[in-house]
Amino acid sequence: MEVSIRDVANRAGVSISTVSRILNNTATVSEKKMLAVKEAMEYYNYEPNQFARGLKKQTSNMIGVYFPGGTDSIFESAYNLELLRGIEKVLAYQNYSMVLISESREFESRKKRTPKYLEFIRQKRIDGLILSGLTSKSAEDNVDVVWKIMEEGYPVVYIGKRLHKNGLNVYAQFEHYNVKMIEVLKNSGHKKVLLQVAKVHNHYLEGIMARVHSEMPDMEVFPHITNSFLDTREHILQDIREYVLHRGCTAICARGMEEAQVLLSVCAELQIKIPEQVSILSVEHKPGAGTLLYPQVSSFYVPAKDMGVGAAELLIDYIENREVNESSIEFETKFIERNSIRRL
Amino acid sequence: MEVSIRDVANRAGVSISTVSRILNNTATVSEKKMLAVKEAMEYYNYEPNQFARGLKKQTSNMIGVYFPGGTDSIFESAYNLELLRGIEKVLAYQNYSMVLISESREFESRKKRTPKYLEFIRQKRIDGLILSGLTSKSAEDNVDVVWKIMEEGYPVVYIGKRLHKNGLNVYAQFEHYNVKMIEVLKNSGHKKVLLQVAKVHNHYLEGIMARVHSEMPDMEVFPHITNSFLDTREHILQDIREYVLHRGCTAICARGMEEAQVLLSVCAELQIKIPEQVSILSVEHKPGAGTLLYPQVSSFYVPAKDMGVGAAELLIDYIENREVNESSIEFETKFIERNSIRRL
DNA sequence: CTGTTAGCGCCTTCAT
DNA sequence: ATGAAGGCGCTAACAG
Repeated sequence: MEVSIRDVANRAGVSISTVSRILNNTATVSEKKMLAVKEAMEYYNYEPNQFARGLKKQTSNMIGVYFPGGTDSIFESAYNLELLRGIEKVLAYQNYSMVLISESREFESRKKRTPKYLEFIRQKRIDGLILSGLTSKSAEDNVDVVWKIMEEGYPVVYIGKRLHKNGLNVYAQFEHYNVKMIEVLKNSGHKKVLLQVAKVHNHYLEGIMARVHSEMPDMEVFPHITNSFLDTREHILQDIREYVLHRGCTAICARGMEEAQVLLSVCAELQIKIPEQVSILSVEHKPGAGTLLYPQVSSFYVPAKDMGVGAAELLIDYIENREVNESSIEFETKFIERNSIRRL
Repeated sequence: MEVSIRDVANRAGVSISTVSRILNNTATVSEKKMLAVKEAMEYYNYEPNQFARGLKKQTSNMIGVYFPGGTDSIFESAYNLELLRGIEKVLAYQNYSMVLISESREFESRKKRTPKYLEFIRQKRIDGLILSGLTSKSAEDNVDVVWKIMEEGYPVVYIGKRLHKNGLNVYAQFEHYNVKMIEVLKNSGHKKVLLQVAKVHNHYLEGIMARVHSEMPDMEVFPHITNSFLDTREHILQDIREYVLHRGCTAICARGMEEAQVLLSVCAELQIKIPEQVSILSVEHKPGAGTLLYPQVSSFYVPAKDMGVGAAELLIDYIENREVNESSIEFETKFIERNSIRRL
C-alpha cells in the first residue's frame, strides 16, 4: 500500500534504480528522465520509506537524548532547556531529529535490566546518543553500560564532568566555578556563605568543600542540598531563617536563576534587603536571566546552550567521520557582576 | 553485521520463524525451544531491528511533536514545557517515544513547500502527530496541509482552539479566560487595564476585545503584543511608564508567570508597589508558580500538563483503536486568588 | 547512463 | 508445533 519507489519508476517510465539514484544523487542521470522522475515524485507526493532505507543503510538520522533522573525533571531547569535548545539547533541544521528517550513504566517498577537508550541503540532506532547528568557513582544510571557502548565505539557524548577516558564529552567545570563563586564572595569580604547544591550534583560537593577548605581556610561554607525547584520555597524560607538569621551567613549561592528568583521573593516577604542584608550570587544558564530580577543578580554564566551545540556537533562529527579532533570540550564560565552582592 | 534473528535461531537450534513467534508471541511454542531461544537472545543481547520490523508492520512507535513558530520557542514558555511534560508522561507509559520535529535550514531559507512533519508522516517515521500553536490564518503554518492529513484519517491531535470539524483536539478556552481575567479585575473595581497578549495569540485578540466591549462596556482595555519573554524587560518598562504612569491603568494582565515575574521586578525597581499602585493578574501554567513570587500572584490556572496528557491519550487511543469517543476535550481554567490584586 | 538483481532483518502464510 | 519461502521498499553492485 502507499506509494513506493516502484510507482514513481513506473509513472516516469524508468527503472527503480534510476529513481533511487536521483533520490540520493549517487550518479548522473539524463535530464529527460530526471524531469520525468521529478514529475512523478511530485505527482505522488512521494517520500522514501525510512524503514526500507534504514534497513539497507542501518541509519536513522535520529539522535537520542537521555537525561537520567526521570522524565519529569527534563523540562525542569533552565540548564536542561538551554542544553536542549543547543542540541536541537544543530540537529535541525544537520537534518537530524531528536528523540527524547525516557524509561517506560516497566523500568521504574520492575527494575528491568536494560536502560531504554541501550534498547534504542540495539534496535538501530538512533544513530547516536547524548546523555546529560550522569554521575559516576549511582548504579541506577547503569553507568557501566554507558562505558561499554562507548568503548565499542558507539557514538555517545555525555554532558558533564569527564568520567572515563573514552567517549565524547562536554563540560563546564562545575566544581571549579562553584569554588570560584565562593572566591568572589570572599573577595567581597564575606566569611559565612550558604551554598545551594542540586541533589544531582551531590557527589561534587565533597571536592568543592575540600578545595574551599584548602584554598580559602577562613571561609565558612554551609552546603545545602536542593531538590527540584518548585517545592523549595519553604525550604528556602527555612534556610534563610536558619543560615542567615540564625547562623549569620551574609551571602547565598543559588544553584540557578529559578532559585535566585525564589530567594528574592522570600527575602522580600521577610523584608530582608538585598544586597544590604544578604548578598546573592547565582548561576546563569540563559544569558541575561539575571537582569530580569530585581535587584539584578550577579552570576556565573554557564553557556548551557553552547554546551548543547558543542555536544551535538561533536556527536554528528563523530557519526559522519568516525574521527574527532577533540574528544572533550571544556566550556568557560564567566562572572557577571550586577547588583546583588554587597562589599563588606 | 550485528546480531540478527538468524543468529539467535542458529544458536537455539530452531528456525527464524520460531524466534519470531516468541518475539511477538503469536503462537505457542514448546517449552524447550522457548528456553533455548530465550537463552540465545540473552546471550546475544538481541533486540529486533526496528527497520526490518517497521518495514513489515509499517509502524514506528514514535510520535511526532511539532510546534510551529520555530525551534527556539519550543522550550521558551512554561506553557509549552508543561504540555511537553504531559505528553512525555503518557508516551513513556504507553511505550511510545517522542520525536521533536523542527524545520531544517532549507525550510527557513528556501521556503520549501512541505513542512517537515508531513515528510515524517509520509516517510512512516511517526505513527501520529501532536501539534500546538496552530493558527487558522497564518499561511506559513500550512494549516491546510494539516486539515488534509486529518481528513485522510491520519492520527493528529492539535492543541488549541478547535479550528476544523475533523481531527482530535484539546483546548483551554483561551479567549474565554482572557475575558474572565478582565471580569475579575472589573469586579475588583478596576477600569483601565493593560492586557499582554503573546504574538502567537494575536488573532484571538479581536474576539476578546469584542466580547469585552459588549459585556463590559465600561472597561478600558489596552492590548499589548508581547514577544518572547527575554527581550521584554525594556518593553515592560516602557509599558508601565506609558500605560500605568501615563495613561492611568490600574491593573495588568500578564500572559504567563515569566512575564509576571519581570513585571514584579520592574515595578520593584521603579518603586511601584504591588498591589497598592498596580494590580497584577497572570496566567499560571504550572501549578503553584504564582506562589513563588512576592507578592504571590493571583492567576488563572491553565492545566497545561493535563492538556498534554489529554492530547497524547487521545492520540494513542485513536492510533490503537481507530475510534474515539470524544474528538475534542475542553479544559477548564480556574481562578486562584492570591495577593496581587487590589480592590479599589 | 541505465536496468536487473541480490539482499538488508523481520513477519507471515503455507505446508508439513 | 515448526520450517521454508515470499515479500515489505530501498540501495548498491553488476552488467550492459
